[in-house]
Amino acid sequence: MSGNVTIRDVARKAGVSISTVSRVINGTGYVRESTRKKIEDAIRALGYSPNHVARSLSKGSTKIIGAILPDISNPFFPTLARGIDDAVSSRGYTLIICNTDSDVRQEESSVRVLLEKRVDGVVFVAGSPESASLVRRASEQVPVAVIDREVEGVPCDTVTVDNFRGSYELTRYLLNCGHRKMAYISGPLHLSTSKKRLAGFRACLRDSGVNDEPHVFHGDFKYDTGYSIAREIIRMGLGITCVVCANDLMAIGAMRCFQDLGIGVPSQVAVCGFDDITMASLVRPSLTTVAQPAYRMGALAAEMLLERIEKGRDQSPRSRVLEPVLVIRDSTGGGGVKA
Amino acid sequence: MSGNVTIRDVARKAGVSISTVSRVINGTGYVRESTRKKIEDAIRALGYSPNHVARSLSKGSTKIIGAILPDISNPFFPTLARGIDDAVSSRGYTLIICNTDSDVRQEESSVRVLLEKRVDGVVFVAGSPESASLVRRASEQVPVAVIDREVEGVPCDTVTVDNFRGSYELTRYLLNCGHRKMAYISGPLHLSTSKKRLAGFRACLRDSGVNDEPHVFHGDFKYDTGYSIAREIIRMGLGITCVVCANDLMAIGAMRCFQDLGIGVPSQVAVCGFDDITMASLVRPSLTTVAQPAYRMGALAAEMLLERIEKGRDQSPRSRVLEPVLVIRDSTGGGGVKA
DNA sequence: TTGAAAGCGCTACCAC
DNA sequence: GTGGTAGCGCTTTCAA
Repeated sequence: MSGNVTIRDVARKAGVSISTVSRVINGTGYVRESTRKKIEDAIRALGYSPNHVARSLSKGSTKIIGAILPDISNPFFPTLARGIDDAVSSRGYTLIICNTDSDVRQEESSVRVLLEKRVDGVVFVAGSPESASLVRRASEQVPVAVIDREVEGVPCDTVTVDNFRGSYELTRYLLNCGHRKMAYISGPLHLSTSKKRLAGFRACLRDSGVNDEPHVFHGDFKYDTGYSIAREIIRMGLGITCVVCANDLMAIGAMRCFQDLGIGVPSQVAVCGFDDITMASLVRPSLTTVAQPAYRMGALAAEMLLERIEKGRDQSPRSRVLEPVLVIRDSTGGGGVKA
Repeated sequence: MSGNVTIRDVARKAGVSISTVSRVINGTGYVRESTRKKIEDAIRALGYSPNHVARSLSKGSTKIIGAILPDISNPFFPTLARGIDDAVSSRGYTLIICNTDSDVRQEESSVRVLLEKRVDGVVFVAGSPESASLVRRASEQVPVAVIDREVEGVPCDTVTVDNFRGSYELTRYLLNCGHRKMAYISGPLHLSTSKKRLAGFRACLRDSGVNDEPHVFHGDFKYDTGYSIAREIIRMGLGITCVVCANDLMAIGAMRCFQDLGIGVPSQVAVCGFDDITMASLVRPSLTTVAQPAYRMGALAAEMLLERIEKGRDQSPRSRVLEPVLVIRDSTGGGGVKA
C-alpha cells in the first residue's frame, strides 16, 4: 500500500518534521547522520515512493521531455527515438513520445497535450507543411529542439544532416559508374530534407555537365509508392539505368518491383536510397545508400535541449549539421569508384 | 506568456470565480451560457493552458500510462508500441516508454520512475529472468498488463500469442516439405516465448514420429547470433536441411551467413523464423515465418489496462491468447503443402 | 540542524 | 448557477 504513503507519514514515523524528510530525500541541506538514518529506515519500512506530481507542481518542473515525431513504427524513427531517450534518461528525465503520422491535426494535439502536461522541453520532427506554426507555439512556452527537418522562421536549436551534400556525393558516384539516364523518386517536397536531396542530385548533374534531363517523380517515402513508381518508370520505357530514391523504403520498394518484373538489379537497373536503415544492408542485393546518424541526431538534439533547459533559454539557437556517409553496396553494381 | 497564466487569471479576467472557470474547462456542472462565453473569451485572450500537473495532484490521476519494454529500436517493438500508443491516446491518455535492454537494473529503475511519476497503469514486456518481482512490485501500486512474455505468479491481465501452436504448425509444414535433419536456434530460455516455441517444435517432431534428434542451439534473438550459429552449424557438418529460428532477426542472420558461404537458401538449406517483422517479406529469399499480430497485441493490452483502470481493479485478471499465422514464403522452398 | 507554514494550480464539496 | 475554501503532496523560505 505504499502508494498513498506521503512524506507526512514518513515524518511522523521517524518523529521528525516534513521539511527534514524532504531534505534527506533531496540530499539538500544539513541533516544529522542519526536523523538521516531514522528517516531512511522509515522510508524503507513504509515503502515510501516520492510523489513526483506534487514535486513537479511545487518546483515548476516536471523532468519530462516530449518528442513529437511522425511514426515510431517507421524504420528511421525508432533509432532516433532511442537516441533521444538514452540522452534524456541518463540526465534524469523521462520521455513522452507522440506519433503524428505527419498530420497537422495530430501535431496540434500533441503540442497541446505536452504543454498541458508542462513538459520541460520538446523535441520536434516536423512532418507537415504547417508544422512551423506549431513549433513556434511550443517554443513560446518551453525550449524546443528541431531534428531532421528544418523549420523556417522559428529560432530554435536544430540538428540536421547535410542532405544536399549526401545526395550530391551519391550522385557523383553514380555518374562515375557511368549512369546518365537517371530517374529520381523524391519525398514530399514540403520537407526540407526532400528538397535538399533533390537539389543535391540536380546540382551534381549540372556541375558535371550532364545534359540528359533526369526524370523526377514525386513520392512520399513509403515502400508501396517506391514500388508503384518503379512500375510506372518501366511502363514509360524511358531507358533508365539508375533509379535514385529519396529514402531507403522507396528504394527497397522499387527494387522489389524490378525483381518482380524480372528486371535485374543492378545488372539492368541500379537502385539506391537514403537513410541506411537496418533493412538496407539486409535486402538482396544490399542497398547502396547515404547513411544518416539517426541515433546521434536524437542524442545530440536531446543534449542541446537539456542544456538549454538547465542553463537558461536566452543564448541564441545553435544549429548542428552532421555529415552523412555514402555507403556503397550491391544495388548499384558494387563496382565503380568512390569519388 | 501563456505559460504562467492560471485559472485564477482567467477567473479575474472573466469576472467570475475560480470554481466556475473550472466547471467550464471540465464541462462539469451547470454554467449559464453567457458566463461560459465570457470565460471562453478570457481563456482565448490569455492563451490559457490548463496545468495538468496541478490537476493530476488534485485528482489523484495523471492520465499517463507507462510502457516498459526491451528496446524500441528493435524491429518487433515499434509496432507493438504504436498499438499501445494509439489505444491509450484515443482514450485521452499519454504514453511514457521505457527501454530496458532486457536488463533487470533498467527494469527496476523504470518501475521506480513510473511509480514516482504516478502513472495510472503500466504495460510490461518482461525481458529478464527476474522481471517477475518487478511486475509484482508495480502491480501492487497500479494496474499492470503483461504483453508477449508471460510472467509467472503475478496475477495481472496478459496478452500473448500462442507460441506453442505457431511453432508446432510451422514444424508440421516443414516436415511435410520433407525435412528430417533440422537444427533449431532458440531464444533466451528464461523467456516464456522461447520455451514455448521450442516446446512446440519438439512436440511436433515427437507427434510425427520423427526419430532424428534435432540439434538445438542456444541464441539470444539477435541478428549476429543467428549468423554465427549458422556458421557453427555448417562447420559441424551435420547434414542439416533446415534451420528453424526462434525469431526473424536470427533467421535473417542465418540466411545471410549461408549466402556468404555460397550455400543456397532454400536450395541447400531452408531457413525460417518467427514474428514476421517488416523485413521478413523484404529480404531475399523472403522469409517463411510465423506472424505475430504485434499491433493488436499492444492495442489489446492497452485496452484491457484502461478498462481495469477505469472500471476498478477488483475483477480477476484476464488472459487473452491471440492466434499466430503461418506465413509461407520463399526461404523454405516455396513448395510444400500448408498442412 | 530542525520545524512551521506559505505557496504551486487545480478539483470538489458545501453554501448561498 | 455561482462562489468560497479545504485539500492534493511536496519544496522552500524564514525562524528558531
